[in-house]
Amino acid sequence: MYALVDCNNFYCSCERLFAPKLENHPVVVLSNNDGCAIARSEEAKALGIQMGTPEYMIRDTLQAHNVKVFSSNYTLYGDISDRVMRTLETFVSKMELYSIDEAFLDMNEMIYQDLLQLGIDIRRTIKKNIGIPVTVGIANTKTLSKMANRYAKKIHKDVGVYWAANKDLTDRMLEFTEVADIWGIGAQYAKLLTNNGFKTAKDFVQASDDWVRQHMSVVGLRLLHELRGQPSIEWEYEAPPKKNICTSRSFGTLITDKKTLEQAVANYTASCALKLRNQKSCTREIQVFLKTNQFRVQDKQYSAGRTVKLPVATNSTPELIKYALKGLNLIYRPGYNYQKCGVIVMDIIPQEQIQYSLFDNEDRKKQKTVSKTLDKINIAFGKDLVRYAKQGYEKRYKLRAEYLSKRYTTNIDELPLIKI
DNA sequence: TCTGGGGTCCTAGGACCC
DNA sequence: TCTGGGGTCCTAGGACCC
Repeated sequence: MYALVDCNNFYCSCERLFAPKLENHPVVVLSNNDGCAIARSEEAKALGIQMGTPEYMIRDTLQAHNVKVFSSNYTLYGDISDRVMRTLETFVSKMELYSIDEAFLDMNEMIYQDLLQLGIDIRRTIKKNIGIPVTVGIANTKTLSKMANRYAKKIHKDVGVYWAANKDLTDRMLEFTEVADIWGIGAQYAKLLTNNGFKTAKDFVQASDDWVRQHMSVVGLRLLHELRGQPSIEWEYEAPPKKNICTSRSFGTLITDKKTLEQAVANYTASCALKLRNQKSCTREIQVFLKTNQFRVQDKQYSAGRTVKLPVATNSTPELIKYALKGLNLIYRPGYNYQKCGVIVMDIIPQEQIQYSLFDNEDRKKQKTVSKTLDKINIAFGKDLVRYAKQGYEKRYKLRAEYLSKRYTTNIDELPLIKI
């Protein structure tokens, strides 16, 4: 048996922790640049605000119902997430962090317990210790526990836990769940399935292996077996190192000049390099891309990317910046209104597996010492106190974030104040 | 008219997730 | 005026090898 624990409307719940007045009041959290709604409280969902809708399209609704709007505050959400995960860890010996607000728990060692009661305990503890409401779904496979979680949210809201303990309880949720709402079925497969007469998950489990294999590849087949109660998706108790790392942003305003783009690319590269060092990896390839805003029909459109191969795998910030700017130089064209750019490192290898080159001019030992020292300083004094010249200090491509809450739990200057 | 057989690696594109 | 950011896996087809 496996449990999926999911934080309810996570970003909204994090904001409410420090604004308890907003309990029962509609809350929306916006994406970077205050672009789209990416989290909605139940009250906001009830107003018809859809996931991913641009803010300007719902502005009237937001104002009319006095919805409390926040810019996304990932520093805060990341820290609250850590606290939730650390608490979950106290319940089981094996768990998998699935996303910022979800974790799979291995319940197999608890076979003699009443798992429904355990789910209720987990929910109560997280609410009491951290203040975040969670829902728990328990079933035989990852896919079924995902479904149980959704079923709990829809049908057993007050308990907030659903345990598909036997065939009857499993069938109930299979019948309730439409194919489009199965974890692993997106828009394309949902269309395929409904066109072929499969309406609910209960219909889908009757499909033949051959048909599913043929139309949905082995991924679909695994999913089918999972729904029949046969665990078929691997468990990852330890997060494997990333195979691709990307840092990209839309700009707060459109950008035309190369200098500013260089500054952005240098900063995104520094961020990728830091992520590489944190997972003890190096890259042999760096890609730079930029694009104009496709929604501005009045603008000339341009989108390009360039991959630069490195002679020796590295995770050194200045070295990577050098290659990234080389890539940018090859794709930059004057006269366009750029809306976004980004940096991706691919072909990532563990840092012990670097193949050195005979013609290498870099002093890699020195690089390593410099990186280590700078990372330490930046951890101690705030995220990017020490930067390379190309990164600049005055950020000319700043993000819009008009409704940003404070970093209550991670920054000493932003602690919440309480009047007694 | 007729043009082998078997393998690997790489890439682009499509599907999905939060 | 205004439309997010960061990932994974699988497959088909082409290049290349012997």
